[in-house]
Amino acid sequence: MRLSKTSEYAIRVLSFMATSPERQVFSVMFIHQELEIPYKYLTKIMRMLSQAGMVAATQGREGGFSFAKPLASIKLTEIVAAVEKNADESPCILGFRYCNDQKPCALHPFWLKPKSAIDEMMLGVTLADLDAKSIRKV
Amino acid sequence: MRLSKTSEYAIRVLSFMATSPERQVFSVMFIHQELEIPYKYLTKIMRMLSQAGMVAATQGREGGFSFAKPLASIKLTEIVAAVEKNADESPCILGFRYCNDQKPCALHPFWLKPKSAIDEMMLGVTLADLDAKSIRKV
DNA sequence: TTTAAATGCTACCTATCGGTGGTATTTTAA
DNA sequence: TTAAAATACCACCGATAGGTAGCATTTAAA
Ligand code: SF4
Ligand code: SF4
Repeated sequence: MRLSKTSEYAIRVLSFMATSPERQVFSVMFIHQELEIPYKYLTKIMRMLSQAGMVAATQGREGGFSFAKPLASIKLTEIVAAVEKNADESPCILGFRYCNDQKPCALHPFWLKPKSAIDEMMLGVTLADLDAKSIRKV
Repeated sequence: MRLSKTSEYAIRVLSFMATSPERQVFSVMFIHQELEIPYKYLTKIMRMLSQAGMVAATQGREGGFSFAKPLASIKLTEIVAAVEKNADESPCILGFRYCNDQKPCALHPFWLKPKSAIDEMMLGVTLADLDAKSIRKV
């Protein structure tokens, strides 16, 4: 009942960047040293976030990644979607195929509250909502 | 943001059994045909649930699995714990190691509500709470 | 008594996820 | 001008989750 490690990494990186007002550009090496995420794997994740248009890469010496759009426009759900294929393949814990509120499985009534709370967070929270005073490293 | 497929299977099987008052003993072959869960994999899962003491196996012809304790005593969280190793290894979406309410990460305030809703369901709902009139097959 | 239908167990296979290696390309500081 | 520091890309590797094969054992119906 948790995110993939890859999504964890992506969210950690972006929330770290979002709460670092003293800096605009972040190299993979810097993030790697700060957050202890494997360097090579991190480059792969950053490239995915870049291809998804969340961050922009500037190549060459003194290059790195910076945000490509306003923090308030980057929702958690998009971050997950950017790095995780099949992120939405089955939206429910039990993964029934032909269910709905009229034909629910036995767990449906109990799932509604967690489901809506999760959706509220994933769809409602953006990087602009994060507090810079929080701890930012593992 | 979902359960493992194995946990899905386990919960589906037990909720199917729990909402089948007309029958006490379920062979793997029967469950396999009803729920379309791979036969051999299902035997493995049933053996795990049996070893966890949730169901009891009767061997031999006309044998199968039946509940080994009251439905009201089987919580969702135990079902998951029975089939998933490391089920609780990191209880949080972001998996920070040294965080708490005083030293939270930037997402902590938004995670509290989903977290408590999930816990409420996993710890609060038992097989006795399920409605036999629900759909029970995928 | 035989045989079919069931579980018990172990070893293996396969796909996916997390992670690594190596090399090419771009850019700027020295 | 050169070398260092950065991203881009591709192929592979290792671990784990999901799934299969095969055979031994148990039991009751026929
Ligand atoms: S009925 Fe509800 S809880 Fe059950 S599988 Fe469908 S969406 Fe999920
Ligand atoms: S601070 Fe809260 S949300 Fe963040 S990793 Fe810890 S428990 Fe999870």
